[in-house]
Amino acid sequence: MQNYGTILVVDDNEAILTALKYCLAGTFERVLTLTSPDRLLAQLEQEEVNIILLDMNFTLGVNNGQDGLVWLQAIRKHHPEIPVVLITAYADVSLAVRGLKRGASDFITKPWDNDELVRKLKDVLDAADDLATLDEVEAEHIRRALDRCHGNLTKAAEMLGISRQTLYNKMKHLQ
Amino acid sequence: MQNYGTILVVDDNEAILTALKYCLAGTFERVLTLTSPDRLLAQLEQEEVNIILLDMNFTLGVNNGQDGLVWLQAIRKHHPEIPVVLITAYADVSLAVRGLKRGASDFITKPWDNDELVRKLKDVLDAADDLATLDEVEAEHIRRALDRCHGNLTKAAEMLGISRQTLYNKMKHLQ
DNA sequence: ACAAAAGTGTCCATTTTTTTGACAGTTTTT
DNA sequence: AAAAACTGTCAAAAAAATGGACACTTTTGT
Repeated sequence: MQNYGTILVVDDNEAILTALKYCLAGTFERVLTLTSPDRLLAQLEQEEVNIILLDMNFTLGVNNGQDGLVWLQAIRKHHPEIPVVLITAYADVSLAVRGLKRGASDFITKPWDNDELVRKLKDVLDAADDLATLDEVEAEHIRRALDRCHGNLTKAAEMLGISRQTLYNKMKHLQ
Repeated sequence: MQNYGTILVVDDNEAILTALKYCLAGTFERVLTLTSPDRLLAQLEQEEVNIILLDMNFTLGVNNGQDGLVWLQAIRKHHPEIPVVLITAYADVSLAVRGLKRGASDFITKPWDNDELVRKLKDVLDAADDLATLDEVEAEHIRRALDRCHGNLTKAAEMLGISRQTLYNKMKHLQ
C-alpha cells in the first residue's frame, strides 16, 4: 500500500476531530489535529505536513465560511505547495466555488462518507505530482507499440496512426 | 471457447439487471451486478473486472445521462484500462458522442438484442490488444493535464511541455 | 473596490515535423 | 527461388509547432 504521509486536520469540534482521526488513521502515517487555526501557521513551520483538511467555520454564530477562506488564503500564501481540502457543514455551492478558486483542492460537506473522504484526499495527493510530458507519453507508447509488433516498424507505425518514416525519425529522436 | 473473464453490470432496474445477468452468463466467467454506481469504485478496488456495462441514468426523473457521464469519467480516471460500454433507454446521439469521447468503448440502447450485445462486448475485449493511436493517447493525456490544472491552459501546456498555442490548437482539433 | 497579475483568444513569420512518393537493398514468406 | 514485405534513406510539399505580440477578460491581493 502507498504511503500518504502526514495530514493536519483543523476543526473546532472535538467530537468531529476524533471521528476524523479514526477515519484517517488507516491511510495516513500521522494524523495531526488542531482545534483552532490560531496555531496553524506555527504548526506548519515545525512539522512537515503533506495535506491539510480545514473546517470553514470557527467564529461562533458565524457560519458563512469566511473564516475558513481567510485561513485558506494564509496557508496558500505561506505554503502554496501544501494542498488544502475544505470541509463544512453547509453544502453551499458558492462557498465551495470560492474555496476552490482560492486554491483549495477539494470541498467536502458534513456529514461525510468516510470512504469518499479518504478517496478524495488520496486523489488530491496522487494528483500532486505533475504529469508526464507529451513527448514522454508518446515515447512510452511508441515503445509499447514496437514491442507488440515485435519490432516491425511498418506495422507499428500503422497501429500508431503515423507514417513509417515519422516513426523512424521519432525512434532516433526519442532514443 | 475463449474466456471473457469478469463483467460488471451497473443498472438501477432490477429486472433489467436480471435479464442481463442471464444473457451474459454464457459468455462471461463471472457477472457482477450493482444497482447503484455508488459502490462502483469500491467494487473495482477489490475485484478484478475486465469490462463494465454501465447504465447512464440513475437520478429519478433525470434522463440526460449526465449521471452516467460522471461515473464514466470517474472510472476512466481511476481505471483507464478497464473498457466501459454504456447502455441507455434513450438513443441520444449527442449523449453517445459525449460518452465515447470520454473514453467509453461502445454505446448500446435499450431494448437491446442479446446476440448483438454479446457480440459488441466480445469485440471490445478482443480489440483490447490493439494499441491506441498516438493521437488518442495524446488526446487522453491532454485531457488529464487540463483536468489537473483545472482548465488552466497556460499551466497545462507548460506541464505537457508544449507551447500554449499548440495546446490551444490541439484542443480544437481533438475536441 | 481597484490596481496588478495572470490568463485568453488570435494573428503572424519562422522553424520543425510530418507526409507522400520513390528506390535500391535486405529479410521473410510461401 | 520468386514474390511479398520490410528497411534505410532522400527530396519536395504540406502541416504543425514555436516565439513574439496585442487587446481583452478573469483572477488575485490588499
